[in-house]
Amino acid sequence: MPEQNFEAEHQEALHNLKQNLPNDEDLDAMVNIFKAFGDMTRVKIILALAKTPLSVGEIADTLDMSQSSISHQLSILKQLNLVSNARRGRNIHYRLSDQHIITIFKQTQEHIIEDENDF
Amino acid sequence: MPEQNFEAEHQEALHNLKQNLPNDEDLDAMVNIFKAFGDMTRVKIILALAKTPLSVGEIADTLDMSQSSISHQLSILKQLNLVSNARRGRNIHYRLSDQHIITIFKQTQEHIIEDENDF
DNA sequence: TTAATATATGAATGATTGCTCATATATTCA
DNA sequence: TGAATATATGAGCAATCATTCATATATTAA
Repeated sequence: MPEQNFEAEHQEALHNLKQNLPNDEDLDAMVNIFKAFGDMTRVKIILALAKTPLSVGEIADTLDMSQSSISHQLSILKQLNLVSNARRGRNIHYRLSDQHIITIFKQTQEHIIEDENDF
Repeated sequence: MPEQNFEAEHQEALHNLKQNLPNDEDLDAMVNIFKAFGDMTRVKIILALAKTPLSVGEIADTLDMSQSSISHQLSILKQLNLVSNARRGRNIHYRLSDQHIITIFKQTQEHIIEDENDF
């Protein structure tokens, strides 16, 4: 068996890479979800909804932000199917669409914690 | 036991929320990582590095993008400790800093897949 | 040392984005 | 029905950001 064919293997991997990378359409969904998570306001909304469903006004009050701003952000989260809503009397209650979201958040938090331990 | 104290419980949860939400400083690290993942170019770089360590030029070639653009994005990823680098001769090789990154990606992909099944 | 190669970096620019303000829509209550 | 309340939405604006271009830095090879 030949040793040290690292370079050959690397070239092989490199060559395959260009073909095998997911295309833009496939990646777009993932990138958009990460974009949604890449904003402090939306993260806070998600963390709040992780505890309990909330109306728009309750979220605005909790985060100390304008109703309009929260409503705009909720519409972004809704479009990505990260939250769902339902009218309850005068209010519209929002909730997380599924539990995966929390898992992703926790996973990321772990990454950050382990990272801090490097120092 | 009293039934239907949902409303009271909700009010309780709501009241606690405002105190218990993580503050901006604590959330910033997580938001910044998600921001990093919220860009097609950076996602592609990460997916490529998940297969094999690569030099800047190899990444640029694989993604069909300018050396400068890749270099700029790598510096962002490096600042967040998502990638690390080491010189090897003329080249500088980049690699993923840790495996958590891949886990986060996979988790997100699962979320997307399950989401699609809703239709 | 000099030329060639690989990478980094600063400035400029166009595109995206989050918020505000004003206003529209929808529901409840009197 | 009309007033009050809750939410949504469009336009405008300032801030952020990804890319390009030009150039600086660093390493190797001659």
